[in-house]
Amino acid sequence: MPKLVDHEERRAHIIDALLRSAASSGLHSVTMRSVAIEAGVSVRLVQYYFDTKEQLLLAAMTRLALRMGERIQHRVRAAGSTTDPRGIIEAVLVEAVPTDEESRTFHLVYTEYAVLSVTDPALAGQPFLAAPDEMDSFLVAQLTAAQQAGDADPHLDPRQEAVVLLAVSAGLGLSVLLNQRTADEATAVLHYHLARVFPDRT
Amino acid sequence: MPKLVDHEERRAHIIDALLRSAASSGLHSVTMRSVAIEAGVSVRLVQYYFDTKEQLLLAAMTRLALRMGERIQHRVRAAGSTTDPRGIIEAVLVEAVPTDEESRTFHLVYTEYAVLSVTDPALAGQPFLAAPDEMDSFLVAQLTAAQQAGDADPHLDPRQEAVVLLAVSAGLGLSVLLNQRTADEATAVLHYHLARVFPDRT
DNA sequence: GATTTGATGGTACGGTTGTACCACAAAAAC
DNA sequence: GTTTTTGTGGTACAACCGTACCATCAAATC
Repeated sequence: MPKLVDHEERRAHIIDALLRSAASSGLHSVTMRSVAIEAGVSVRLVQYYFDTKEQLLLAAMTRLALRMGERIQHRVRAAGSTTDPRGIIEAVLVEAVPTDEESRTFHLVYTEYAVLSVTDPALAGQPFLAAPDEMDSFLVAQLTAAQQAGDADPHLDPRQEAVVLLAVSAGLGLSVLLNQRTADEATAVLHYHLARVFPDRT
Repeated sequence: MPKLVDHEERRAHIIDALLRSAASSGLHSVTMRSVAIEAGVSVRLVQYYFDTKEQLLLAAMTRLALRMGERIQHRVRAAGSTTDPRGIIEAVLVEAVPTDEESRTFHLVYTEYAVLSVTDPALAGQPFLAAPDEMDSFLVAQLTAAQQAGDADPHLDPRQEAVVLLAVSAGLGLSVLLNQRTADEATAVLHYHLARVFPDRT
């Protein structure tokens, strides 16, 4: 054998090229050739590591979902050294607002995938659906904890409020993606709303 | 000349075919041919009424935005025979949640267009951006009116709360589109949240 | 050292897409 | 009654797409 290459590394390299390409010209315009050029390899190589385009798209989506998980966990860890519910919730929700360019790229492609998965049968039933469900129960748990700690408004229904929070963060994130609002506006509004859920805080 | 056809009617017929086709197989998969077949006409005719595909897509988007306006106005009129701020706000926000199949079709294609417009230069700068801005100030006005009528929580900042409401409704609508939540769940949560903004109501 | 095998390049093929081109019927204009 | 003009059909073409196929080179195996 020749160079004896690390397959996973090569695959990651190609997938990143796809994500970059998708972010700049749209997921609909990525082709085997454009990905190959962006990655600086031959079309044949893309085929070699991902047989078919569908598998390439699927692999990219999986990697994206994985990164999403990492991002959130990173935020949570960076936010509170302690296990402060409000800090954790805040961190998780702010993550949905694209601030820097890399974050914008990430969320844009993620959203494109999500919308595509509605009509594309090959993409439906992928881990996209699992993440929000976990998020849901996670937020419910954190809200309940915050209420018991006397930190969050006790009148709230944690179950419904969790859905509201998720919707607010998704809605704001989307509006930033669509260039309807700046990231600063969105985070400001998010904090405003969080202040209503978690009253009187220093 | 022959039949002396109503151009606008023909154009509307073709655009509706496009929207139907986009709803079922995705906006990315609509072609001149698929639209022609769906509309029951020849490809040449589609060319005749919309010279190029780009113009066809643009025309469809314009029509969609128009319909969106009609939908909201219809909801507003149907909701309160009176000019009750809460009823109006509720009507506007519930509109973003796709309930019946036709509404789902509508919002799906609308969202596909919105996401597409981020990367497609030909679609950017279209009336998509105008609508949410108007909506914004409209909601601010309604909220302020509701506060003065003693109907809405006076502690709220109308400016920020309007953005929150819009984000909640958009976020919930999106989650329904992505099959993460049922329309019933979404509307229930929306009403829950509205109850927090408009306290103690019969 | 011969041979197998993993990694890569180049290219050609069938299908699809947007669009341009040619033809023609029929109603209006003169 | 001839001549425009409008609406419509069919088709052909160049570009592009995903993918299959063939060739090659180098390292590992024996």
